[in-house]
Amino acid sequence: MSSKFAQMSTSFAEENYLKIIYRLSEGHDDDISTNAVAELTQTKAASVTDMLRKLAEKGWVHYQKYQGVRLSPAGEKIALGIVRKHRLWEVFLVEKMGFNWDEVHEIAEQLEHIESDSLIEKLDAFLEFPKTDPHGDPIPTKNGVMPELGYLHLSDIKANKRCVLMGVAKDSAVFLQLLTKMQLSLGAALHVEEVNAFDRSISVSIDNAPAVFISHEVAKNILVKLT
Amino acid sequence: MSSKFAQMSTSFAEENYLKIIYRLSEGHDDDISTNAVAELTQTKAASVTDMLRKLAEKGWVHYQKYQGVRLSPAGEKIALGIVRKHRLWEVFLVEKMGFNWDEVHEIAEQLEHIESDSLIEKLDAFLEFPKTDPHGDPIPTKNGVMPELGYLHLSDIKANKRCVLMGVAKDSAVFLQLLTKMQLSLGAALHVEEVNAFDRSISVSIDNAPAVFISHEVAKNILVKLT
DNA sequence: AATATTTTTTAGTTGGGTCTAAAAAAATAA
DNA sequence: TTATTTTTTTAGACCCAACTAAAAAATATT
Ligand SMILES: [Mn+2]
Ligand SMILES: [Mn+2]
Ligand SMILES: [Mn+2]
Ligand SMILES: [Mn+2]
Repeated sequence: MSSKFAQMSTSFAEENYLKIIYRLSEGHDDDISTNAVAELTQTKAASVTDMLRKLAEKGWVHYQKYQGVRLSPAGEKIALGIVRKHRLWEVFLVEKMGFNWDEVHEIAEQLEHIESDSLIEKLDAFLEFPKTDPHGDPIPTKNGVMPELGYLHLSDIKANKRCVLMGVAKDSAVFLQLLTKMQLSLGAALHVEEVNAFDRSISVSIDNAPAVFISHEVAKNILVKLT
Repeated sequence: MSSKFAQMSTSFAEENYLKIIYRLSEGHDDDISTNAVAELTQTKAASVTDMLRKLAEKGWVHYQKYQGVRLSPAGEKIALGIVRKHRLWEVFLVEKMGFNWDEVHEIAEQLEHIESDSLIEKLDAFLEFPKTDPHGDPIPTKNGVMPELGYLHLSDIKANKRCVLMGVAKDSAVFLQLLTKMQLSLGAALHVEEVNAFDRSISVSIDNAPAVFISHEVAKNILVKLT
């Protein structure tokens, strides 16, 4: 005898799909294509189609064949829970375990699936209720609200403006390692001295040191707040 | 092209089987029966047979049909790694997250499968290299050595002897909660005043309080060190 | 030693999650 | 508007880890 209120449980695969659909939906409200999901899940389009039908069955996404997919409120809640866990664990790994910011993503991909509400509450308290993760990304609240931080891309900052590095828009290890090598870390005081029209690179002074060149590709993925 | 030295990876299911075969093998060297494994894995004997064939295939157990199973050196190494992770995470949950000793086992069952050598090394250091978990069980070293603690069962202690509670031989929540209710926690100073022949219960003074009765069933699962 | 019981294995299914190849639909180009 | 290309879905398969039912082997009982 099945109850309407039975706690529906989620597999790792389902959680990963929901999380990825959430990521692809951020900042707009178009439906997400099967191929886009396939790319991020590292699977094939045919596999995605199967999974989308299953997720729709469970009420976590709205999906009609050939029309793309978007999260239902229930699905978004699950996705935000996973993102919350992922980011809290990343804070733990950096703050308590001494990892560098480029080393934590893969481990958090595993830890985000640990199922225990009380654990995640205690972890949050242990970390003193962080607002952002080691990459500057906001941590959803336990009620499923994603704080809006409203940062700007460094590539959009005009010459002669000053700002602070607040986050990154990409967490691949190679990118983060490059930033570290360039002395670019969270909280760095940036002064955009020039924008070079030729290649859209910018000359930036970091913490008042002599200016260095930052490529457009890099600047695009750096998030800042004007000061 | 496959290499002889390829890192063979383990699924959750395989890790659980190896851990359980390890547990069933402790303290003797008879082979383990299919049914014994089925009981602890909460599966059916037919499923166990399938898995044992697979584990033997991978070289982690010695298995011949109808003859039972035992771990190979490689399998024991994997099992000890899982036990090490399980116990270190339990220490973390109690010492850092503030859980009670009866609340951590289920969560550790999940955390023990997180795969990251560097994480477990850092966790070990963060916890200041604990020798035992919250239930008094020894933590295997990173080289795969299980320390022998040589504790005695409280049920084997003679009248008028004094001892200290060092561990428990069972980590079910109800049992641990009962111990807590009886003021029996790790480190408690015990004085066995009488052994009651009728039901093998014992009269024990805990931390110098007036003696209470402890059933044989409970005493059997309490590990102590004579003082 | 013959029979009955228990344990273990085999045979055949199932469900979850993936794949490839082929078909169908949608989007783009001619 | 028709043809071509791209995207998506379907069909059929595979692997993993579980299951049930039936057969076989081992063990216990008479
Ligand atoms: Mn991450
Ligand atoms: Mn992050
Ligand atoms: Mn445990
Ligand atoms: Mn334990």
